[in-house]
Amino acid sequence: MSKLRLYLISMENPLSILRECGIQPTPQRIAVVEYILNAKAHPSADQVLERVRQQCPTISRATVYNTLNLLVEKGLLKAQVLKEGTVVFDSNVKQHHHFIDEDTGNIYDIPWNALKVTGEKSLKDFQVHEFQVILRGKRKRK
Amino acid sequence: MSKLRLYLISMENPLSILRECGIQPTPQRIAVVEYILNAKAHPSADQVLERVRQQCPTISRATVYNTLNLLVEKGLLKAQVLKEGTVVFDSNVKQHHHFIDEDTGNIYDIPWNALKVTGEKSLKDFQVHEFQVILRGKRKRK
DNA sequence: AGTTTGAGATAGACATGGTCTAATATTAGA
DNA sequence: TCTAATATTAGACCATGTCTATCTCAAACT
Repeated sequence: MSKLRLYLISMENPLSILRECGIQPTPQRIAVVEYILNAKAHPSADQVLERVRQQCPTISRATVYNTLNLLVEKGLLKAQVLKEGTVVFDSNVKQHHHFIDEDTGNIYDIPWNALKVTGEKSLKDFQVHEFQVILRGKRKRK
Repeated sequence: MSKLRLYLISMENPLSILRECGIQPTPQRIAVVEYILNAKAHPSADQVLERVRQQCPTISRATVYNTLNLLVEKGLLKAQVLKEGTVVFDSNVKQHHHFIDEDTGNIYDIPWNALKVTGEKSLKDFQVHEFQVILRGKRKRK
């Protein structure tokens, strides 16, 4: 009970999230966090701007970029280079892979355990810090 | 003997390569092919422009972009989304993986057989056409 | 040879993603 | 309340990449 309540307060509230990371919670930052942490897609900065402007019409490009980069620094988001021409932001910061639909450009998360990669430790010339598999193809209609 | 000679004529000569692909071999296109197929790095279009201009000073951006895209269409190059902000071109069109040095941004090819990936066939929602592993870390000094 | 034609090359306009800066607004704290 | 620090803003700026109108040139035709 009190555990659930603590969780709700400390984790799901954009305001609390910002405070826990030591970021001053301004209305603009709260709006960005609110949107990005619930986004199912992998939005670009300009897509975030567009959406957040619906609720916070005066927010500037610079603020959105600043906020997103701050969230990446603090580890709440991960910037991914998956699309031509733009970085996308991923609120899933656990290890996982990505599938890119060749037709739509949509990006889907693939759970870490769905694939197994071996051999990366035997790369003598390289010290690997992280890796992921990027898959491309078509999504089957369900 | 004659096999080697045939190879030299038909494969290594930029002029012959272009002809074999059905691309009109102009001096500009030859210069681009000459540079890109011997490049060890993974240059961006603008890096190609910069280098090719040393030999062919009047070549325009549009021509370089057109030529590179043409070579990708014909399968002589592969465009890779590995860096923020720009596509890079890879003259290695066989299957392989990539390692990205976090300090320098340099990209290194990892042979296909150095890593093994399993499980991609069991992704029920996705029809996988291709995949690769992207690794990041530091290159060990040799 | 002179002309036509069409592919290719060119410069520069345009669009977009992203950073930087200078001015303004807000906040926290004494 | 006053001040200093921090955040926001608009817009300048830069880079990557595409598009378009014009120009060049070589081959084909008379």
